[in-house]
Amino acid sequence: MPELPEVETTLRGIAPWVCGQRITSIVVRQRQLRYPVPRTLAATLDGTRIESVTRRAKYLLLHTQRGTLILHLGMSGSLRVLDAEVPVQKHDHIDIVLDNGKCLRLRDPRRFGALLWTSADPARHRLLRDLGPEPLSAAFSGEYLCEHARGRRVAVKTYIMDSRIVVGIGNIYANEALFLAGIRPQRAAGRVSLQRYQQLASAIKAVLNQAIAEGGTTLRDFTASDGRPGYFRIRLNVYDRAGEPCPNCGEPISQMRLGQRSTFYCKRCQR
DNA sequence: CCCGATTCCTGTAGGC
DNA sequence: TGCCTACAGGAATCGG
Repeated sequence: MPELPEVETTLRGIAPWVCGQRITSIVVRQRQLRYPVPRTLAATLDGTRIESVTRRAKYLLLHTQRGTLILHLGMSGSLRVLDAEVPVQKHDHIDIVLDNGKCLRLRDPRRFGALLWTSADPARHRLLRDLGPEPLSAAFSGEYLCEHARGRRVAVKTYIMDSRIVVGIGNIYANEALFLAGIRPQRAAGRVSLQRYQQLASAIKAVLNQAIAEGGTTLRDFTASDGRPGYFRIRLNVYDRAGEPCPNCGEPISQMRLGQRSTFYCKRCQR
């Protein structure tokens, strides 16, 4: 499931192949994703050049002369650069065919992904306008987290997974960052000290940066079939390790549900 | 505003 | 071996 580091890796992988290319055609085999793919896409984009590719939260933005394609990988989506004639497989829903003979192919078995279009400023789009800061930006800090948490009783794990507070932190990295910061996931967000929020912000930046760095090691092979996500390469301390010994103290890792999400933590190391 | 629950979807794993 | 159920997850949306 692509989290922010996987999306960043995808961005770096596709950018050299698509920037400056013109779109020859768009093939939509499955229109029903998280939102219906607009029917007008092919007509709007035919012949348009892709100027640049950027990322906001887990959205990839393909900026063209006429507007911006907004693409989300959901939880099972992958985007690869292939020769246009490579046969499609199951769940290959969309091809964006380029005039260099390549195509951007979206595969998404669970169809939680999205492909939308805006001719206006993408930052003002409904899906993007209320997003919080990027976790790797200077605007994201322990002070920021502490400030916005005042009076809030929601669990701190749910709080940091709220994209209005900070973007790009999915379940895996939320669990890992809270472990590194020594904070119990179910603690009320408003009852975490500034000092611990500073540790948490550092931990979030550290796990994301590490995963991006590991993801970068797969970039050379990106046009092949396996862009292996970064988190398969980093050592996960607690996620999906219920009952296994805590890497710090040996206590068995606990599992609980928080906001309908599996939550893993060490009862001794996280308070 | 705040918060918890529900919803979309399909592949996989576990129980019997 | 196969059927059935539960679960995984991002994030919008709904109801209290």
